[in-house]
Amino acid sequence: MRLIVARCEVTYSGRLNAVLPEAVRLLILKSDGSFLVHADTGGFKPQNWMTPPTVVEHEGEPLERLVVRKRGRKTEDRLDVRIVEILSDVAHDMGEAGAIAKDGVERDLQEELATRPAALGEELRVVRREWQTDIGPVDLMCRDTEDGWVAVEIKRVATIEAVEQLTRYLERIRPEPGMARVRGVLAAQKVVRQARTLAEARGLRWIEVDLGVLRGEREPELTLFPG
Amino acid sequence: MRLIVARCEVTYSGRLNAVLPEAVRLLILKSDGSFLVHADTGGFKPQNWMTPPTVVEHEGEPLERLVVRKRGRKTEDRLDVRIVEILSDVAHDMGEAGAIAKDGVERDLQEELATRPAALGEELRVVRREWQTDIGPVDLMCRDTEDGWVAVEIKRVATIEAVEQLTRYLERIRPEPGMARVRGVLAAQKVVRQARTLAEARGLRWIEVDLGVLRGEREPELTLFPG
DNA sequence: TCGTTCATTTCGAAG
DNA sequence: CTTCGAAGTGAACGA
Repeated sequence: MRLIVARCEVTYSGRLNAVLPEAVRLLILKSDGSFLVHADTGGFKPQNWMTPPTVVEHEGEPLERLVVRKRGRKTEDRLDVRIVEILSDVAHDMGEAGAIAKDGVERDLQEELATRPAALGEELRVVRREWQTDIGPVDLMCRDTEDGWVAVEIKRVATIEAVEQLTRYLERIRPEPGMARVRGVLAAQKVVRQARTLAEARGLRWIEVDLGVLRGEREPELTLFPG
Repeated sequence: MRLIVARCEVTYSGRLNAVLPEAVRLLILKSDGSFLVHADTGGFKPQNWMTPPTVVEHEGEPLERLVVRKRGRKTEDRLDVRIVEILSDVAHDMGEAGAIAKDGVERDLQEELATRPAALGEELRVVRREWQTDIGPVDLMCRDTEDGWVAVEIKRVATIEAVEQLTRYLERIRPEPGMARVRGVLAAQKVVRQARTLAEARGLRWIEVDLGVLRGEREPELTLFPG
């Protein structure tokens, strides 16, 4: 990884055009071909960047210009860095970084709900996870106590799009034999207001579930009036 | 901006839990409170990060541990960096970075189309941009040569979701007085195939427009057979 | 390659 | 403050 701190002007042309006026910035050249331009503010996002695969051209000694191009694209994507002054230029051999281990993404929620469908707010039996339709898989397909079918769409955050997605699935499932009355349930750690409204308007039930509570790591919020 | 290259292990807990095993990584501490953990591979995205506002704790001399916490949140967000070996630790005063100037985003396309609605493939008059409905604004509301209403949804890339969005708008507009026969047009720099199919199935017209051509920067592709 | 879906999405604007 | 939609979204996964 090469780290350059330099006063520079950066021009991007590709999917859009953008210009960064002359200022001091951090330029990161990763060994996988990634190129990032970071300012001292602006948070998470680089001001400019290019994802691999790229081709990098260096001009001048000391460095006066960097051109980063996207490889293997029809429309040219190009970053042009005009370097006015180099304040630092160091390279580090970093070896391999271990793979990140994540827990708490949508799939984890789906797994928990598959084993504890009662958390969905009614008594359900899980028939299948990833029930295939011709437009994609329904997260959980269940049956209720009266053997009625229930399709469950799971999200970490459910927006109006999640309602649309569930609606599309139901449209596809209902014509199947015996499926005409399949119900839809939207389950998420958070269901935003518009999604609630649209879901209710379409006769879909929504429910918020908490992964921590689900796992018993935290107690559900109980309002007890002892005595 | 402080740049630390160090062998370290990083633990995140918050919206999910994640662990990065011990490896050499770049740690970036921005003056706005941003904290980024980058590996030498993995492209655009940091392996771990925290956006402002944050509180950073330093432990040890030399540095042995960094704890970054999210400020002003109910649920705690926390990044814990256990530092095994520091390979480099430098700070740079970078001053202000100029604001980025972008051109070519959806809004630019909307502006061009508002002034040249003929590019939408039929003769239209623009009545309003950002025509308000109770579920959000229609990008362009127009009338055709027979005074019929036409709602235009504009995207840079139109997917199936853009068709759904336009459909929702039309559902809301049609009950309005005199609006029963409003037509829908989907305009984008690229309309993906499934969006085309769904649009056609729903009686919506779609059209691809090129911002460059629209501005006359490029000539449209003409196939001429002179003589 | 294209298309879909998820993301600790982030980011920005508007109510 | 929340809410909502765009993003050069990026990245993974499947057809």
